[in-house]
Amino acid sequence: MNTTPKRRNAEQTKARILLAAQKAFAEVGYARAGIRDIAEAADISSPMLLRYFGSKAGLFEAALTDAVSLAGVMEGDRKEIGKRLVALFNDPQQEITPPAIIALSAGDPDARGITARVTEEHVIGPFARWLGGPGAEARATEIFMLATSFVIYSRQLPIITNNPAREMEISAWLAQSIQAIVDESGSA
Amino acid sequence: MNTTPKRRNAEQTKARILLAAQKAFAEVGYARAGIRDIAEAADISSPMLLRYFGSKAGLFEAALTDAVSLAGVMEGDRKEIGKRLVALFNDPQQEITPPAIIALSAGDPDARGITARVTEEHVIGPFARWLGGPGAEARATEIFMLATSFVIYSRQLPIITNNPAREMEISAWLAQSIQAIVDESGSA
DNA sequence: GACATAAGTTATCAGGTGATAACTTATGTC
DNA sequence: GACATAAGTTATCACCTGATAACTTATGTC
Repeated sequence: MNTTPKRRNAEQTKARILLAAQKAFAEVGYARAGIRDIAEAADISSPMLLRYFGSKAGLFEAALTDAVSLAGVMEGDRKEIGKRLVALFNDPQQEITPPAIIALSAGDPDARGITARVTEEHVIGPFARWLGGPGAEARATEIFMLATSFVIYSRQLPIITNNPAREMEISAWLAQSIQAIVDESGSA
Repeated sequence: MNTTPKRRNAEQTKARILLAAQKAFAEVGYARAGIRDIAEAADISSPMLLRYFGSKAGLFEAALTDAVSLAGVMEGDRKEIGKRLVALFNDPQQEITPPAIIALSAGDPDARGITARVTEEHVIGPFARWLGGPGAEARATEIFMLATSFVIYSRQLPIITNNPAREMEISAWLAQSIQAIVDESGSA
């Protein structure tokens, strides 16, 4: 049993916890993501996790805040942002997209308020400012409504997953719908 | 303590349980809706509830199946179905709309499969047949994606709730978007 | 009116939950 | 090299979860 003892590094540990938490919340939702399971996935004990983040709700807020970055998607050709957003949300390698966590935590009474606040501050707010023009906030909300439900239907409910043709069709529709909302900046 | 004993009526009891279950699932999601709480709301003991529905998953399936009726919404003027759907989903008195339960249970591993099956069979399938034309299933899915996300944002996240003007704006957009999907039957 | 049946109850089980207290040990500093 | 501190652990608490066993009692039928 003389295994070399574990290296101690608080920053790395916190990062591992956040990553494990994001995966868990995005896969099984807030209520079903257990603190012990997350801790185990991060190779740490659950009391340690709680010392870093205070409570399960605290961990969720930290994980969500860390995950909701729209990282560079608002840079580049404005005419192509619909496609960029869909690509971001539908990247099979990146399972922890903002809409995924929003979708799976919006239902939980404990997580709702946190999700609402973080989403407004870090996603809808910035995106609305980027959009600009009249009704920017409402239009930003519409876009993330679409994206969130897309995640529910394409990732959680096998309705689409079972039918790749349907998924393609709906992805295209989504990108086009988002683009239309972005482009309508002149009117209303 | 000589209160008149409780009338025994299995059918009425089952109906009360279903109603209480629908409310609970729609309000706090599958995971957080406790069998005891539902039983109490239905004025019955939890073992009785389990005898009628077998398990929590069984209860969920029954409650969902009973709730997802599109009751008459597919009758009437085809040009107004967008408004009828939004009215159905946004009726403050009817809190147990299909999208509400879908939205709040899609995240849970235990509820996912049930939600997918029941939704496909009782909502998307029939609606797609009503829609008709090419890509009917994909278009029906798009419509319920829209409706589901609307519920998440308008009922669960205070982003919209706190801002009635924004809610009006988004309701109108939703009705119009649904109508557009319905009307495109000729093309593609 | 006895009786079988179904509707209902209470008591309880085994396991999982978030959280806390108390303890150990690695690590950088003087 | 002693030592304070922070990083980590194990053991445990109080509570809630779905589910089951065993018991009671209302109700319709012959």
